[in-house]
Amino acid sequence: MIKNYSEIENKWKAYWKENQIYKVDIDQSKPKYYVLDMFPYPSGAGLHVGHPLGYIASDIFSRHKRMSGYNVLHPMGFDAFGLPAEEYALQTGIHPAESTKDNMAQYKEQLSNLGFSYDWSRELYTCDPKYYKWTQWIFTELFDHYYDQASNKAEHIDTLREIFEKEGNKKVLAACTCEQEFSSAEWNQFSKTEQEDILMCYRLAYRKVGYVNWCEALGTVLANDQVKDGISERGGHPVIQKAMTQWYLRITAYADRLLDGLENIDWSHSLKTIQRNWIGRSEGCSVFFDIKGSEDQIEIFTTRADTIFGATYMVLAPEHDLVEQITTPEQQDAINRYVAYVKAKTEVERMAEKSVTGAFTGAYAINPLNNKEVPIWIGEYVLKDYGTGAIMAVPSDDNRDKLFAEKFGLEIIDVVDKSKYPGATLKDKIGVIINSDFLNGLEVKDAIQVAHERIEEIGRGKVVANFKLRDANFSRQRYWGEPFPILFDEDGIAHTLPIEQLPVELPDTSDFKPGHGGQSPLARIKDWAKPNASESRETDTMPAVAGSSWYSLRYMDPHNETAFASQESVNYWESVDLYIGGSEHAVAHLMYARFWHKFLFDKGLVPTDEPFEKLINQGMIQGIIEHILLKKDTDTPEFYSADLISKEELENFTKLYVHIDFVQDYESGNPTYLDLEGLKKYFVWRKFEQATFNYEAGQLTLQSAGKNVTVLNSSGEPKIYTISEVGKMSKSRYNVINPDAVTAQYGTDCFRMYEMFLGPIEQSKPWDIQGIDGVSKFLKRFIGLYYSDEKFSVNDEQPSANELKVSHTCIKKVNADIINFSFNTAVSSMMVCVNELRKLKCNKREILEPFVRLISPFAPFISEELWQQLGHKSSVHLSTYPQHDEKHLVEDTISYPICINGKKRGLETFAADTSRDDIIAQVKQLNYVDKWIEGKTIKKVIVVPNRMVNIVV
RNA sequence: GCGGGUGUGGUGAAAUUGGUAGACACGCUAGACUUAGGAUCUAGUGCCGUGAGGUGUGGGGGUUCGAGUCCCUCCACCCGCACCA
Repeated sequence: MIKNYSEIENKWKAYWKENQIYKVDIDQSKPKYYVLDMFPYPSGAGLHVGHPLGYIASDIFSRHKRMSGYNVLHPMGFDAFGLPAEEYALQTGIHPAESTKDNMAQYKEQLSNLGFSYDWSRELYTCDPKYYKWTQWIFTELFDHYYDQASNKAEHIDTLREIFEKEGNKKVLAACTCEQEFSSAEWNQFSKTEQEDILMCYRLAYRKVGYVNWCEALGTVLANDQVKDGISERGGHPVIQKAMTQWYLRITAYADRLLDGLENIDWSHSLKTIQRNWIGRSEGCSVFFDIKGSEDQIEIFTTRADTIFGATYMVLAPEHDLVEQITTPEQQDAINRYVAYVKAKTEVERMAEKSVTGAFTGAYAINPLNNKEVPIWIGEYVLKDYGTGAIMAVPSDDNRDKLFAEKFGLEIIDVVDKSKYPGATLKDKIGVIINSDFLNGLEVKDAIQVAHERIEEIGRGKVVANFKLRDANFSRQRYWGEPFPILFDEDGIAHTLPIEQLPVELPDTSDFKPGHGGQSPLARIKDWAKPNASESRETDTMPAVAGSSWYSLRYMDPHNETAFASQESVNYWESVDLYIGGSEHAVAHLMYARFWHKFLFDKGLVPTDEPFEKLINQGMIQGIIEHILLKKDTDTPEFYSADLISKEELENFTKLYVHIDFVQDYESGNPTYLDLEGLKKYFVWRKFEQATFNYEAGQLTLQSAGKNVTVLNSSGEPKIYTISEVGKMSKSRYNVINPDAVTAQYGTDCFRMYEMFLGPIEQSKPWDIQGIDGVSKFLKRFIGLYYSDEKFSVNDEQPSANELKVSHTCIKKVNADIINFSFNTAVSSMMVCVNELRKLKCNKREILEPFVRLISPFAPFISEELWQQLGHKSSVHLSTYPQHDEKHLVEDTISYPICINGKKRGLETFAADTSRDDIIAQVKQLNYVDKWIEGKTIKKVIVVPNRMVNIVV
């Protein structure tokens, strides 16, 4: 019998490695299939039981495909650049390269213990200079291209340079941030710096001034979630919105294609919706308003051009360029004060701001349709980055405008009559237009159309689509990331390095602290940052999303030194057929990867327009998060047992994490608690060292060096109930369950099958070890089929029809379930099969040999062992997957539920070839049927072939 | 607020096109074998009812011979976005 799982696991792991059975190469004779897992960030905590869920599913799928005749690419690697390693380095002084390397080794060890069929010869990691050479190269290509909206693809920047020289930019249709219009003559007169500045506004990778959360005291830029109430979370220092020159990627150029592309890929509904929302396309119209007594115009974007006659004032974002120019001297003070107030807030705070704020510039705009003068205000509810950063305010038909107008006493003109639509709110785009000249009497939908036409006709604007998607900041003032392949010359003009000079390697240092004035640690490494007298390097680094934006392509040809991947490999593997990963990457990674892929497609470097054909989001395996309650605002710490505290009182307490290992009754479903032992562990863990307890009923007093701690509970026993919730498993929540312990006890195959058995792959569920016994028993029984009296015993007798039916039913179901990613039901059906074969005492080779192949994607170790014992020399994983034969599934008899008026009243078996009329006749004879139809007449009898019989009375 | 998703036993969950609701497991109950059981095996297990029977897929309504599945409506929970003009 197979008893010692780790023994066979080690044996076969070594065998697979030695014989390279999962190594894959281009093979034109077979159809290709590419299965990819989202590669992990190798954190110091190692894998927990949640990580492998998706990996197991993709492994089963890969193995199934491989055994079904496909050439399967199934690689693994590491997303190795990133902040945690750098934070760790700041705390410990251990170089990120070192800790990352150790963590990767640990991950790799754990992954191979789980029996995954990765081709490890293709392993990659993003912090490898051989890898990021090509990340940098793609960046240089983005830098060298602009997006031509006429050809609808990326074109080389030199093409644009030529156009500018010949005809200026008047006819150029391109994605840009350039507001200047110039002729060829003007272009040719521009200085080199001026020309380069203009080109920068067209490049797909470009530099511009952006606003960031800047904390002077910490000397760094902070992410939004690191800032609370205008001060830094760490240290409590003031944070301001600071303009800094940063690299950006012009993802907005691809907004339309990123949106349209969603139509043709097989992703979940919710993921597509998230991406659609993120791109946020809205159809509308840009309109130019003149400014009284000024040459300038205000460009606004609106989706409600129909309400333009109700526009009684304008609002600019406080950062809008025109604010300074149009503010009248009398209003200067008010505006200055308001702008300062806004600048002190973070973006998040501004979004959270509920009260209405604003200031009057003193200037007036002129409505292009009725020449009416309207005041120009500024207000934080208008966002600088959305649309044009300016709006026409229609207080009668927009809630925010209405609140603003009411607060500042501005005019309100009704323009939409909603009386025809009772219950309609301002949000609903319905009603009949009034007080609006030529638009009067039109329905909103038609009025928008007519207004658009008129505005275009008089040349005061045009119909445009606007996007929520923004060009995201691509600069990080951090050490552990890809250096930019950029040198600045004496004039400050950015130049990319040619491919021969790539990679620009990350210089070594032991000083990872953020620099001053918003500079990265690299700026301190002088001889690197300033390689010669006339040139200096870009010292920011790229964000983590850089390396993951194209890694799926590198796996196709991971060791290529002359290209990111050979054209032969790219044309063979094309793109990822199945991608499995968490939905937390719904926007950042998946949006950027699509963007880069489309860019490479434009360049003719990849044959497909989308990188990931089918994508499945595996659910999260959640943990139980335990908290202990600490009363707020007390001199000495007071802990309370959770059962003492009502929901309303909870806000007076701080919830502190308790390590899951200290808690009792976790897993039983009963309320969880800390016993005296657990409490002691907790206090030692939290550094209340050498605590001594005094316990009296209901109250524990704890004394340790200089500290008095009181613990209150409700019962007579020293039991402190904790608060439990289900949530993400993570090191920082102290609730991580390591798979190593589970596999050691039950075996890897059992762990794999149990994770699949838990439920549908896309669903999140809490980890619960309770049920694993069921799978463990099943595997033992399965193995038991091959043994009698502890000896391997399989015979060559002909199987019975019944045995074949059981076997082929299972084969059919498992094949279908794998294709549908329904792994939980596949496991169930194998359980059913084992139960049946046990009843039949079947140990026939013709049944059991296909079963080994059938189960092999799920249980790669046990199946390999049995396969060998069945006398095979080659690996079961190189054999073919069983296919069912319909002829074994034919039923001689069919059981029909007999229903009267839809209620099941009995079950009858008929020969499979019984005619409909015969069935009806026989059913009418049944005793119990009489009973149910007594006194009633049969209206009709419905016979659904192979399904059921229903008598209608 | 907007968009998306999910609601089925004590628990995780099954259920082709509308066709036997609760497969498969966990847990629980009883029994067998045992020095023992956190091993193994057998039987039972949605709920109410001794029973016949009734009832049952978040609530209400509808279509249908027949609804977990389709339609309307309400509720709860989860996720995403949220001054998006």
